[in-house]
Amino acid sequence: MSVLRYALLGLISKESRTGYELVAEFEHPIGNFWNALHSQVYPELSQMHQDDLINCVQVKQEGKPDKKVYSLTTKGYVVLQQWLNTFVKTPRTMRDEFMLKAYFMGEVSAKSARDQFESQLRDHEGRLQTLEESLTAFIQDQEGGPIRTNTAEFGRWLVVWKGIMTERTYVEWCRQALHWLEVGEVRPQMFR
Amino acid sequence: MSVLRYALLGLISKESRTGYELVAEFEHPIGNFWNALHSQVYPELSQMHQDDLINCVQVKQEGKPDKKVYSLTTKGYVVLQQWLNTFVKTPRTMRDEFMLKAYFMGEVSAKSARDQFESQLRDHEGRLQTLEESLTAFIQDQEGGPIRTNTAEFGRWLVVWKGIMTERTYVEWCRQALHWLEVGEVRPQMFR
DNA sequence: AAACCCATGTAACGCGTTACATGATTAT
DNA sequence: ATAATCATGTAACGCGTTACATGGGTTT
Repeated sequence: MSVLRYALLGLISKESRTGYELVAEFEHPIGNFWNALHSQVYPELSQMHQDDLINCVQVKQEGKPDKKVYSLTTKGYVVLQQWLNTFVKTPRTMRDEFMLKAYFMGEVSAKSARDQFESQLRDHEGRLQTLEESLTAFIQDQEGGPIRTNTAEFGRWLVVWKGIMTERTYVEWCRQALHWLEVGEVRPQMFR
Repeated sequence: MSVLRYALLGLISKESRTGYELVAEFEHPIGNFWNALHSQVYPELSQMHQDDLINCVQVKQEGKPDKKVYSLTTKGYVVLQQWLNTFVKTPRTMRDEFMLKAYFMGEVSAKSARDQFESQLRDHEGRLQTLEESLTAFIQDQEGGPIRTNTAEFGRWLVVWKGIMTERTYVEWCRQALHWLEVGEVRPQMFR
């Protein structure tokens, strides 16, 4: 079973959804850590229906195309729970093309390296800001009240917060790199 | 041109290499951010040779199989430089299966959620330790001297240091999650 | 008039993983 | 004996991206 299947089961478990809505969901915070396009989602949903993981109800609409609303079957719920309770092995590699380029930064001019890091820094500062706004909006939705750990809101909190921490780290690293490029060297004893 | 091609060009640019050595290189720090198996590397090197990006010299050996040593062509060097000087668009999604699971943690029991985070925490603590050891060894290789930013060592420093920062962040996030699971809620005003 | 939203599908292609395949030498 | 190292390849398969395809309704 592919990870996409579990992602879809998880999303449908919160609420019945159409393929279109599921694709849209990947624009939201979870899209920072998993996503899929409609060309992958629609065929996958068909398969999952055939495998009795989800029910399908066709709904006629006026002024809009008809839609297929999917909901979890008992089997789908069991399969989701099974996955949620299985340990994932942390993969050795988190592919990041910029980190690969960084590995070869000794090969380029100092100016070019600076340009690269400045571009990266701007990207990640932008994403950090978006995430922080998203967190602020989320906190306001909760009206300052606590988020209970056995609710769907907790999951959202966890991923947004992780996104923020990750982007802060990226920003900090870019700034350090720019500093090292300015002085032309790293004095490693600083970081022991 | 695939990213793998650039990875191989970059590695070969530092020093002529065989396919076998290139695959082994992905066990080292850069493997945290990019990797490939021999079944992908060997065919790719053949293609790159056909495309005149790399030279190939067959070397006969005794007591060992023959090997093919690849080195950069002028074209290969140009193509590498071109890539190094082009801005990469930061991808929206950094796939992370555990983050996807975290998003659905409201669906499982508190005990199960704790088990999941503890397992994750152990994994990332282990990786952090390995990276810190690798950094210590690296610093000792440099005999405490500074790392100039126009050397190959700078690239290695950058990726190892980024790995450490990333793992520290992951560890910290897991610990916070475990704390929230213990008290049963998040009080979001803490993090504004 | 052009662009965007809703809503669903299929087809082609490339990258990455798993598995198949060989074989001598050296270390445990 | 068993496993690991050196060294290179091919084949099958699945996931994910890009592109092809349709079409009415709404907003700019």
